[in-house]
Amino acid sequence: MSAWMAYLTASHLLERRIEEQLKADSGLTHAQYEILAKLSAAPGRRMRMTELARSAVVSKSGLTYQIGRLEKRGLVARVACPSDERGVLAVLTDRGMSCLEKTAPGHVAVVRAFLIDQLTPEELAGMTRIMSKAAAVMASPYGDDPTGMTGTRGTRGTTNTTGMTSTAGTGVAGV
Amino acid sequence: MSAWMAYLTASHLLERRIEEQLKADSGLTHAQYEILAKLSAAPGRRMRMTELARSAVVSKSGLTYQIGRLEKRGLVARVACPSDERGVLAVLTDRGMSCLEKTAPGHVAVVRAFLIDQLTPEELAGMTRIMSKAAAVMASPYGDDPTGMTGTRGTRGTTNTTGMTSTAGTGVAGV
DNA sequence: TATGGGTTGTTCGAATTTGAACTACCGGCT
DNA sequence: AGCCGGTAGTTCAAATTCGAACAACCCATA
Repeated sequence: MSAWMAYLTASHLLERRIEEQLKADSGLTHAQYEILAKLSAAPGRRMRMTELARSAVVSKSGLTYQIGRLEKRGLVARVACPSDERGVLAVLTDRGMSCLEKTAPGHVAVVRAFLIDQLTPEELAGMTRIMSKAAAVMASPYGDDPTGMTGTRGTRGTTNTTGMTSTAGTGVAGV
Repeated sequence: MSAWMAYLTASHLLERRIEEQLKADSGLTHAQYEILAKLSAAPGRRMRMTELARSAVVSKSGLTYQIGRLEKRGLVARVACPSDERGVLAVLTDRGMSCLEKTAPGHVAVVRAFLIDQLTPEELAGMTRIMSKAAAVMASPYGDDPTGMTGTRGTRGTTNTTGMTSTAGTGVAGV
């Protein structure tokens, strides 16, 4: 549990560094950066609000706010969803993309310098495996027993609601 | 960097779970819990505002706010610092302590279930080492080169400003 | 002992975040 | 066609965070 203590302070400090660097370097919030990154990696550089929210792990209202902000800066645009009248697609604009590309290097540098580079190859692999598993477990909407005696497994399938024929590749991956 | 992606979502999800459990279980915020935990582990269950802020990794103003909140609930008390006229000591009250003891088990359960228990002993050890090192690096006030070609080392010494002769032991450790 | 740079904690305003309430739309069934 | 439980996004109020500005205090030095 000294592990937990360490994790806590490290994550907080890292978040600070990231926020600092990002803000100074491009006026973006870490939350905003994550949103842009997710969009850049999505087919057609667009995503339904709800899925984007789930993907970035923010509340729906939080996303609405942030998208509004990004829209005002011209980095993202809102488009009506063709397949669903109520739906809204957040689309990464060209300006948004170039902003992301311009910002990514510095951001990556921070993450690497303070976290990734501290790991040996094995540790990195372990970390990936661990965090992925943890994320998978916590991703299930509910019914998880914190005491840990349930044993869920669930996988989720996604449907193409974007009306795109899969463009884009890896985008400016989260990093 | 899939490591970073995984880390990001996992940490966000974990934070949510923690917040949820904590709020439902005792009306505390994770930030508040961390503050109480830090205090419980401090000699005399008290700490100077600034050090507490640094320890919990929150801004000074943030701590002031949170301590005010906790004080209003009677979990913490503000005491004038004997050795420094401007200083303020945040003291964990008995009610605060029992609240913490009452809350800790559930909190620990969540952290373990979703993160710790996912790790093998070696991974746990690795995680501890890594996060500790990262935290140490990022803790230095400034002058750190994200590109990583400086090589600082610095250690910090603390002075006993609490006017206590070292009571308390491990407290309800951060867990 | 007066001075000046540095520290301490609080206050203030601005930015974010979240959950609840709400409106509009989707789809299966009758 | 009409109904109904459910979903999508937005709006709203409340809570929290941070940084800058402040007033009070510490202390090494002239």
